[in-house]
Amino acid sequence: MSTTSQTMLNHGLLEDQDPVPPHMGFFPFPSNLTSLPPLGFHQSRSLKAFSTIPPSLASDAPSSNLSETFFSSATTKQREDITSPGCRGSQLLSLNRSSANLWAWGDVGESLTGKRGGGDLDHHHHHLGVSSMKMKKIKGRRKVREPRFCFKTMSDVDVLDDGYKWRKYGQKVVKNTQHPRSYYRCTQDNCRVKKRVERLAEDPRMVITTYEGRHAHSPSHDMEDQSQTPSHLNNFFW
DNA sequence: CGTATTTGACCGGCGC
DNA sequence: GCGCCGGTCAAATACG
Repeated sequence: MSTTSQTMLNHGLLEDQDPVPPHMGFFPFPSNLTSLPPLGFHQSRSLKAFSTIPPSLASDAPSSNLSETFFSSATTKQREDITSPGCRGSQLLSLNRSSANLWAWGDVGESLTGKRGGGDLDHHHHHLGVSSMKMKKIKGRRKVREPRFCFKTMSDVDVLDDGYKWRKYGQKVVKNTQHPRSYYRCTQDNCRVKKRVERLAEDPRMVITTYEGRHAHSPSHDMEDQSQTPSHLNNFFW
């Protein structure tokens, strides 16, 4: 798996000013993929990539050919950009550094709703696939978006085992793609975390997984040694 | 028989 | 205002 690190370096993913040891990523990544970093982390570092593949992914999905994995916080639009032809890993990161990334925190909510007003965010100005219906509204005005987190993985399997239980609630064929997008929701009640899975249009071997929201619980996977999960990491932010 | 998935309907945002 | 589109619902179906 160390090859992943190398791959990302080659893609220029680990540039930037962050003094983070390249061998361990930007923060202690838990053993599950659905976990999302605290917002503060994102805001201060504006995302990026991890040089390690979560153990559960590497071990629990033996059939997946994990040769290339990127992590990011991303908007739907960004993800679409990733999907667009010619967009490679390096561009993925640059997108994450762009202002569009703010959307993940909801800061952009207003400029999104008032599309025209948000000018600077609208470089590419095509629709943002807002997960419309269930966006939370504060005081009936502000729409707050759950933090999103997406990554691209080369894998034979669509749904990567990340330690959580998911129930599929929808599937949609999106325009200009041949592969359907699947929608999943965390089965834990009171947990509203969602994820969606699709394959890259021009490279069906690549899987794009996007998580939305943060789990308010530990992975409910049947891993009997839950002890490996540091409690200070998982129960609040993750 | 309880639970998960499938799949078309439906909904709301957005572009025109 | 209408139609397209992505996201979700939910009844029917499959699955164990």
